This record gives sequence, C-alpha cells and structure tokens, in this order.
Amino acid sequence: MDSNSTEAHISRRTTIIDVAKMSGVSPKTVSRALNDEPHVSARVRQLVKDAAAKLDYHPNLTAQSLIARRSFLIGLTYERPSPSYVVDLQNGALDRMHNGRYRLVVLPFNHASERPEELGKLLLRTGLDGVLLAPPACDQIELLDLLDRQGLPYARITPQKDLDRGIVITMDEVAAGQAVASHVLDMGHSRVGVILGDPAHAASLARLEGYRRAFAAHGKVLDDNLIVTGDFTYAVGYDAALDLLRRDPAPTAILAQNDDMAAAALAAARAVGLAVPDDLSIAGFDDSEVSRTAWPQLTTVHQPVSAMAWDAADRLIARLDATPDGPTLDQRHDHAHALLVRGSTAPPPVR
Amino acid sequence: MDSNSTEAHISRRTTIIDVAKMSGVSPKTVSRALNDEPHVSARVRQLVKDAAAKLDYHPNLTAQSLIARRSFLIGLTYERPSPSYVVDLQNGALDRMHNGRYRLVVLPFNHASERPEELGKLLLRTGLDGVLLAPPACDQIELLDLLDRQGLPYARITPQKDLDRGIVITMDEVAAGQAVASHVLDMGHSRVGVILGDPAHAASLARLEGYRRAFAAHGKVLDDNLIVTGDFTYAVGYDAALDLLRRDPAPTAILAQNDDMAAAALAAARAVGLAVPDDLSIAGFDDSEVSRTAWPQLTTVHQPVSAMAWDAADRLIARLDATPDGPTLDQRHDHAHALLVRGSTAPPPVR
DNA sequence: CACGGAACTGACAACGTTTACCGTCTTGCT
DNA sequence: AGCAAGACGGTAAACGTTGTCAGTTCCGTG
Repeated sequence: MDSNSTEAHISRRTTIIDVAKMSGVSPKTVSRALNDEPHVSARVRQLVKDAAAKLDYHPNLTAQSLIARRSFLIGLTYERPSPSYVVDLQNGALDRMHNGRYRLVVLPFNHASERPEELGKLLLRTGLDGVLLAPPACDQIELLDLLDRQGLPYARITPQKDLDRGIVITMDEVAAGQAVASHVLDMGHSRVGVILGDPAHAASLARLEGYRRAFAAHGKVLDDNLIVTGDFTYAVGYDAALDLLRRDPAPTAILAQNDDMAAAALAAARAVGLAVPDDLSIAGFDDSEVSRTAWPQLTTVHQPVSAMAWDAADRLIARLDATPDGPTLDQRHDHAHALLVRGSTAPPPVR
Repeated sequence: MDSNSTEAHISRRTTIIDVAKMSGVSPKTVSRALNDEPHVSARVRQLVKDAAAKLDYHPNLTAQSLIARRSFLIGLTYERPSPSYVVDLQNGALDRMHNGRYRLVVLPFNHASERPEELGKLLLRTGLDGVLLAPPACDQIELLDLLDRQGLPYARITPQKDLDRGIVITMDEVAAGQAVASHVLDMGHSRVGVILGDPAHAASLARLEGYRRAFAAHGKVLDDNLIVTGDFTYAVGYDAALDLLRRDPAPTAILAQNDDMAAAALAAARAVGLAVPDDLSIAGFDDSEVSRTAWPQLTTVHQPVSAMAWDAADRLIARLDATPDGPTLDQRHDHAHALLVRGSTAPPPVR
C-alpha cells in the first residue's frame, strides 16, 4: 500500500537531475543522450537511458514547451454538429497527430457567429500552437482577422469564403449539392422540397446553389416556396419536414442538407403515412452513421470528413514545424465528394 | 496587409514586460493586477488591464504551468465506442471545465486491454494533471497501478472492479440490466436473445448478471444458447442479430447491450421479414441518439453519460485544486439509470 | 612525442512567469 | 508630529529543460 491517494499530489516527479545523479553525468548530457543528439558516447547514452527507464523518467513537457516557445497543443473548434461528424473530425486529426508530440484540445463553441471575439479570446487563452477551424468558425472573417493579428496559425476545414486566407481544406459543396439534386431530377422528380442547414454555415447556401444549377441543367426551376430552414438538428428537421409534407401538393422528394435532418424527414414521412421511397424520396448529406442505420438507408453525399481533418492537421503541423527558410507549403487542398445512392430515393409515384 | 502568413511564426508574442512598459508600472505589479491579487490600487489595476487589453496580452500559460507545476491539461481516454457516447462524454467533461483554466485533451486508444503499459506511457508522456478513464480503461488494474505509482490522479467512469481505487463514478449496471430484462419478461416474453457488448468491457458481464437476476425473479432461466457476443458496433451487431433470428425457434425478444447493436437488430429483423415490435421486441442500452432516430424508437436504458462525465471532471478538478490540508473529498458517486420504454418492445405474438 | 582536430562533456544562461523578501513612499489616523 | 498600514518597486530565485560556448579527453598522424 504505497499509494495514499490523498497525498499523491505532494510527490515530486522525477527530473533530469535525478537521472543525472543516478548515471553520474551532467544534466546536459542526460538531455543529449535521451534526445538522441550527437556528441554522446554509446556507453554513456546507454547508461543514461537505463537510469531513465529505471526511474520512470518522463521529461517535463511544460519546460520543453517554454524553451521551444511552443505548447505542442492543437485546438479543434466546432459548433454542436452531429456526433458522428465531430468524431470523424477528431479521429482524422488524431490519426495524423498520432505518435507525434502534438496533442489535441477540443474546443466546442456555441454561436460563434454571434461572438467571434469571444471565440478568438478562448483560442488565444488556451495557449495553442495552431487551431483547426470547422464550420462555421472557418468562415468568420472577424475571427480570422484576430488570429492573423495574433499570429496564431489556423487550418480551415471546408470554408466557403476568402479561400486565400490560411490553410484551406475544401470540398466543392456546390458540385456536391448539384450531384444529389441531379440524381433526384434524373429519376423524374420535379416538385422537390429542400431542408436547409444552419444558414450561419456558408455550406448551406453553397449546396443550395448546387441544387439550383442542377435544376437549371435540367431546364427546371427550384420552387423557392419549398425551401425551409433547419439547423442541422433532428428536432428542427422533423418540424421542417412536416411543414413541407403538409403543402398541397406536397413535394415528391426532399433534399435535406445533412443526414440527421434526413432521418427526421423519414420519421415525419411515416408520421403522415407516406412510404419511403415509394411515395416520397429523401436524400441526406454527409454519409454519417445515421445514414446507414436508418431505414431505408439514406441516399447521401459522402463527405470525406476524416480525410479532410487529417489533411488539415497535416498541413498545420507542417506549417508549425517549418523552418523560416524552408520551402513554401501548399496552403490549399481539395477533396472530392461522392454520391451514395441507397434505398431512400426512387422515381416519383405515378398518378 | 500586415499579416504575411509565411513569416508569422517569427513574430514575438507580447509579454508581461510589454504591458509593464506601456502602463508604466513594474512587471510585478502587472502580475498582481491581472491576477486580482491584493495590494494594488483600483487606479493602477485598471491602468494595467487597459494596457493588457490594448496589447492583446495573454499570459504565457506554459510559463505559468511550469511554476505552478501543473499543465492544466486533463485527458480523456476511451476506446472507439459509439460517436454519441464519445460526444456525451466530452460534452459532460467540457461543461464542467468551461471557464476554468483546465483544457481537455482527447486520447482515444485501441485495444487498451492488450496494452495497458502503452496506454499508461501515452498518458504520462502527454503531461496531464489528471485523466478521465472511460471503459474499458477504467478497469485495467495494471493501468491503475502504473498511474498510482506515477502519482497521476484519475477519475474512473463506470468501473466495475476495485471500486475503492481513485475517484469512482458509477452506475449500477446490474440493476440497469435487471430493469430492461424485467420489462421484457413482464410483457410475457420467455425466449429472449442477448447480444453482449465487447467482453473486454466489464459492464457487459454486469448487465448480463442483471438479466439473470430478472429471470430468476420471474422464476425463469436465461437460455445460454441465445447469448451471442458483439462488440458494441453496428456491423458486428447485425451479424449477431441475424444469427439469433435464424435459430429455431427464434427468440421473441432481443436485449442488445447498446443502441447501435439494437439498431442493427432492427435492420436484421427487417431483413428476415419480422415486424418490430409485433413479431419481435428489441431493447437497446444507452439512450443514445440512434435510439431516438431509429424506427420504431428503441426501448432503452438511459445512461447519464454526460452527467457522469461532468461529475468525474468535477471531482478530479476538486482533487487537483485541493490544498494538502483541505478536507477529504468524496471519492465516489453513484448515478441512477432510467428505463425508457418506447416503441420497439411489446408483448410477444400469440401463436 | 608533439599536434591538430574531432569527439565528448559540463557550466551557465535563457525561456516567461510567479514567489519571496525587503525597502521606500505614500496616505490617513491619532 | 508620529505611526501604522497599504501600495508599489527592486532584486533574486525558482520551475525543468535546452542552447551556447568553452573546456577536456582521445585519437591518429607527422
């Protein structure tokens, strides 16, 4: 019983000095030996490493950070999106950071659009080396201004505006929107309802623009009266879908801007006695888990969220580790979407 | 155009010295003023705060950490569970840490059970002040030993063994299992299939024990042949459910140990042409998002994941902030489950 | 055997902040 | 006028590590 938890916080951690004493060399040499720097004989190096292992020595990251003038912390900020999106984002970034010295700090933030200053302060206060900005923060110009002013590097994941600022990882939302709308139009639908995402996300409008282009390409026009606004949540999506389905005549297809709202539309359809896809087609967006666990499985657009987060982390780290005289880095990378046709869409019912 | 991003990393951040110069007082006084310590006149305090605001000064957290001998980092480790569980966990912890000095570092880890040493090293290497351990890591005795030895405080979220070690936030999994099984038995089911979670999670067996008790209380016996093993994922749950449904006679009810697997069972039932809940009852576990977006909505057991994570963070922080002579803290807290009866369960079909 | 150079090692300062200790200068009160 | 308390500054040290530079040892060579 050596561990009395109530006094554990008094225990001093082992330092480089302890290792130095034990191995009979100077602290400096210990540092060199452990960091695999040159100018240490193999004998001494082994001696030091043995001593360090025996003492369970782990260098103090805080001290290293102080001298390196880096915290080795990367932030990830996002705004209450669906769980699977968050997890994909995190896993992508973590995957890149694995086995490196960087650590991921999660910083969800509500209503960034209303308080960009506050989010900025939060990011600066957290002492990060860099930050990954998911929507909608990636499109907050005020925030970018603040970060630029403070010299805090950032990578933007799927931004829609000012694509020349910072590291930019994009997906062509317009093309993605066009793809899913084309799919529905190709099957013969004309009366198509739209459930927009949170209007604060620029992607919502970009996808809508894609829908319009698809309609134009088919020589049709999207009926603005059939466009309702959601906020990417199931609950609001449900009400929005009900709203659409009560129109007369009701749409024969609904394009939801994420899978959660599409799943909600599925439930709303059942509530009003419509069969999917026979009476009503529904398409989602994101290829999130719910699109596969729903029934019928949702036709959706795959967003490579993990891959984009990986890429964002990759470029941000490259930027952070770059030497002043190093080569200029790519600041921009585009990812491709993929339309996934599943069971929730079919030709419209014949009347 | 003051921000040329390629040379931003050379820019020196403002230090306490800069603020001191600007406000015309000593660095010492700046420190006192900003930290709201006494012995500073209101006038000077305001002067300093104004200067700090104008310079966008943020104290260097690394330097503060070094002297405080704390990193103000709290880790959260878990093993690829369902997205909604992860997000609940994170949000609960973040909610408690909001506006404090602590930051949350996420550290997912695969196969902790096989490599507790490695996970321990990861935690130590990350320079944390304390760590929140979700299943299954919270039950890795080897890991706890290592953390104790190194004096790294930890809070365990729903552990099943050694409940006297560290901060322990529990839910009575046995009672929860018993509750859901009783519900099904009360409705008249006898032939009940079980899809276990990952056997590495001690909770899986605890819930199973709860099922057995419910059966015993009803004077029945759980058929071991109808117990199949999943791993909490949808994919494996689907196969497990199909396996059960192909038995002859097939079970009239399935108890899945999380909602993802229950949703998979829902899909499997549809695949073999069974109606839920008329032909087959299905119950989940967790009250995760999928239990509400599935159709029919899943009868499940609400686990207060967020509340438990909040509590775990709360106690861990209390422990970290405690003074050596402070009062002893509660090391233990129990949370209550709640059975949520929804549309996926009903009495068995009459034959 | 002396010598140049490479290999190795250690003393000291630095990173940015807080803490400790002491000294001075106000200010207000008796 | 004397005195105490509060407000501030100066100096030094500390936190644990690494960068800089100067010193020492060792080797092969002439």
